[in-house]
Amino acid sequence: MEDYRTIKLSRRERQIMDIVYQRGRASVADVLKDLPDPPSYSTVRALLRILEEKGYLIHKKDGKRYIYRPTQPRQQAGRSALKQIFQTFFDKSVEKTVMTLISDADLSDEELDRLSQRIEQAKKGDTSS
Amino acid sequence: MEDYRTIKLSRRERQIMDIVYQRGRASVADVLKDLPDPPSYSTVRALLRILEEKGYLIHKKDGKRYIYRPTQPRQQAGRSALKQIFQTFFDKSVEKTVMTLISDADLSDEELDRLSQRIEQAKKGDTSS
DNA sequence: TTTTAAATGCTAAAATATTAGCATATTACC
DNA sequence: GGTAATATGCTAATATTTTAGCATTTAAAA
Repeated sequence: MEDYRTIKLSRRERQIMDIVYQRGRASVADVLKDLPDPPSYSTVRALLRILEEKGYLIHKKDGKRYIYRPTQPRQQAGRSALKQIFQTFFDKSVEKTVMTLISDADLSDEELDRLSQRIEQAKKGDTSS
Repeated sequence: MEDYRTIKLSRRERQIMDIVYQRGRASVADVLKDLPDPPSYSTVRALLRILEEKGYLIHKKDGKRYIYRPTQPRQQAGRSALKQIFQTFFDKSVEKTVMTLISDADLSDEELDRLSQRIEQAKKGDTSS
């Protein structure tokens, strides 16, 4: 599936998808709470319904309320989104992307160590598994 | 500046900003060439004008044509966009994000080595600079 | 069981985004 | 200079998105 964040969806729809992905699952009230410049409750419901019609979300009932979840797994959606960013802003350079991520995150020495070790383990020649 | 990719901009506007960022600078024809479901030349011009009005782009003349560039530096825009993805899909975990990036990129052992070394160098205690 | 609070179903108005068209200007070429 | 090709300036129609309101249903509480 292609990246919903750049193709197809409108501004509000995209904001809502982001919220649902961030939370994993969300009620109308949850979405409303997280939306910038929040519109009315009705509005959020309408958009959730549209997103479900388009196949991006599904809902199930929990008591009297609807709980929405993405149809596409988070991991997969994240991968597409990340790829898009990496192509648009970082010249498809993993190194540039990673270094930017790190410089913002303010990781401890331990975390950095652990990360570099995991990268080492990704090497093809690695036999330590 | 906040992330233009999630806030404010419409679908087409966002697509266009991505194209301009990817290219660094772009003429109307360049943008048109890269747009999915390309509209007319007029349409692209109108959108570029709007993006300039909103302050996201500037143009200068090159011969008889306009060349558009982003007002916000690419590095900075990329940083915001990346942060957004990282929050939405990867639980704010640098490690998850990096590992996803790496698993898609199919890097050589040399590239992985180089990357893990650069991460080591980011450690606070590092005095090798 | 009745009442009440809070949810959804449905519909339509309002705002915004998207689009194209015609007029005019600019540059390059003969 | 004259002509052709290719830009932009401006404006308005169309499509889509965004929004809210009223009717109805549902579940919990009294």
